[in-house]
Amino acid sequence: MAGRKQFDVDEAVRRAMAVFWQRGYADTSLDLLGAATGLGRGSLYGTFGGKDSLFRRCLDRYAATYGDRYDRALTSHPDDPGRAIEAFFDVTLDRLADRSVPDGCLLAQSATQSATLHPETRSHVQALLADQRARVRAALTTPGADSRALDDLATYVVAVTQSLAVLSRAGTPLPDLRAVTRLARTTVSTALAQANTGHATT
Amino acid sequence: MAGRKQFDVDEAVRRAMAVFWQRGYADTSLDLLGAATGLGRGSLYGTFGGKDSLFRRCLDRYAATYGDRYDRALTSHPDDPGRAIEAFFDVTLDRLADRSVPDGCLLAQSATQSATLHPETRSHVQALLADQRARVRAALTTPGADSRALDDLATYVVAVTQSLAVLSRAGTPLPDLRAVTRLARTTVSTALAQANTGHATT
DNA sequence: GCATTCCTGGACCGATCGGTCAAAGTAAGG
DNA sequence: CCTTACTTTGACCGATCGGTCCAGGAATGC
Repeated sequence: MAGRKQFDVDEAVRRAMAVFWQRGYADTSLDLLGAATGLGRGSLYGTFGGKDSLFRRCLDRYAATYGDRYDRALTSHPDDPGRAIEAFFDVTLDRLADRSVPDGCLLAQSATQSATLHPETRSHVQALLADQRARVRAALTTPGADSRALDDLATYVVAVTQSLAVLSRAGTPLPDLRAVTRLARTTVSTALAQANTGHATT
Repeated sequence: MAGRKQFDVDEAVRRAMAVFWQRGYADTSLDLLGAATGLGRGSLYGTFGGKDSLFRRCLDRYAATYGDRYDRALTSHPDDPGRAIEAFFDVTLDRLADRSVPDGCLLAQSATQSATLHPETRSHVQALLADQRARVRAALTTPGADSRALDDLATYVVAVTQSLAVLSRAGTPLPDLRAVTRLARTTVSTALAQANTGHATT
């Protein structure tokens, strides 16, 4: 039962992430994490160094997994920010529809609970959300458009994304969430058009 | 030190609500509630009947307090849904700017944590959010407008509201949140115009 | 094949959790 | 003024929390 590592670390992180995602940091005990990963406390502590450290690793794993998907979506239409944002929203909708992962969003979950997280972890969550906003902002960038308007628009897109996770957790059916993204898409398109014509020159 | 009740129950609920609001259900201990209200465990338990029961009472208090403000905002412009929604968003922005109450939103906080709440409490949270949506929906109602479009629009407005709380908790500065509501307002106005002209007759 | 290294499982730690209860004491009713 | 009814305080309960530690055992390096 020992010698060299007997389990797949990546798989353990993935399972631990699902528990944190489902229950939040405070409501996830080491016993629960042990049951989910099949690991004893010794292995958990030896490999990850404690609950908080494991949690941050799960945050990174989450950000990497879905960050990649968001990136692919945003870059799928390099010359059409409107379509890029549509694909961006679809990534979130697909995840919310995916029964194999918990409902909601680990980052939204963590952000609302950030008041009780360790300061270091709280900063981490904020940084990951800032990354997401930066990604969207980059995809919106179009030469000649008003920079400030695009900043606001990126915040708006991230806001709508977060709202989907909250509403999904509150029992809002997926079609209703899809309707929200449809409305948000028209906002983005309209604002993009305004940002291009309203200010600066081409 | 005894005889008849020595404290203001309403004030106690208000203080307990602030703690739940700030920390969430799981991270709020009875000791913390006792310190915030100045009450011993016996008084807390005797008056409110336990943590869960007190929490639900705080939820109701929260919904009543801000529900009233939302109502006033929505009815302040009975003939102009666009302005009504603007006032609606302002209620949330004002609350997020209010340093005398915790950041975020108790309902958003509870919704994201609903997976670990008692089923009864979870339903309660969902019902309160449904109430909010119904309020918005009623304010949007205009004769002749497409009903389905207004339903979706109401969901959208509630979604944006929830997103403000999440982003605020994540450290997004208030001006950025204000920009989000500006964008959302244009969406509402545009959609309202479409709902009125695109379908049905006046 | 032996010594070393390191992982594993589970017992154990003090702290804290939500909840209970009885003793103490005050205010109202007669 | 005395009985009754009620609140309050704080000790106490078993359960569970995150974290520590050690004995046991398997795999590697020589």
